[in-house]
Amino acid sequence: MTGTNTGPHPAPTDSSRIHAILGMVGDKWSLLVVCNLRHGPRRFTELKRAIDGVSQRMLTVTLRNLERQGILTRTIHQVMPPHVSYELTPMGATLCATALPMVEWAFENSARIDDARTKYDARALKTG
Amino acid sequence: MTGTNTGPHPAPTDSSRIHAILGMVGDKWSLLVVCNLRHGPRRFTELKRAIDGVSQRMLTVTLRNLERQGILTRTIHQVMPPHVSYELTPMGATLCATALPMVEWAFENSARIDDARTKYDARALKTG
DNA sequence: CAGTATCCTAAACGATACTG
DNA sequence: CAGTATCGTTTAGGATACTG
Repeated sequence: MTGTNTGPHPAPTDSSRIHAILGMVGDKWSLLVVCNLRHGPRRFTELKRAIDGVSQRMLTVTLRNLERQGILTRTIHQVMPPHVSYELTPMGATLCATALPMVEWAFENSARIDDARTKYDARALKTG
Repeated sequence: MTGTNTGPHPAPTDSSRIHAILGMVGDKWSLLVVCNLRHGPRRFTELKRAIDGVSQRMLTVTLRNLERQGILTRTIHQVMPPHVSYELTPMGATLCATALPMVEWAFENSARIDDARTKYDARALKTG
């Protein structure tokens, strides 16, 4: 993983670095945005519609953040009516490739997780 | 992705569901914990040492949460001195398999991201 | 060793209103 | 259309002290 750490587990310093990066690009809205750009550029309103539940503010914040980290580009088209499109950079495309399996995992396992949580809570009630 | 959605993008309802699941198991500490259990069971203090920067409280909270979602099991060993070990469930192992590439991506791209951020901020200063 | 409990601050987030 | 600005609430999370 590190290129220098040959042991079975990451060295301590790796964790803080990884943690920082995951904090920048690995939050839930960011992964959903990145996955929604996998087929090419999309406009603000398209993303807003596609990512159900995201507020206008959070979508703006997330897009600015991803642009800042070099994950996507923002292009203003001076046509009538004017509009803005977002597109993955090459680095963003590689993130998309690794993020998609995670998103698919989340979808495929949602029922199993709901189930586990219900059981855990029921057991916690009895135990106290 | 959904099994029923054949379009190029996920249906609106998928997003909220995926968002919820990612919020439960996809946060940064959770992914690091899961990855640190990939070679088998580990004890609380081992994880604390391995995941540099995590507070005792956050590690406890994260572990309880992952146990609740059925990602890992918690086992109390009544030996002297007594200790507790954590181990991935089969579902946890599949999460680990999809999370590892993301964590590796984060590590491999940290320099590139730092770079992009620096450039963005420099440009933002000039533009205002 | 492996936690729990409490306090407290900073960040995330939603709602709403306004704009080029 | 694609935002920005402001406000108020909720949540995350660190520090610290204590425990079976």
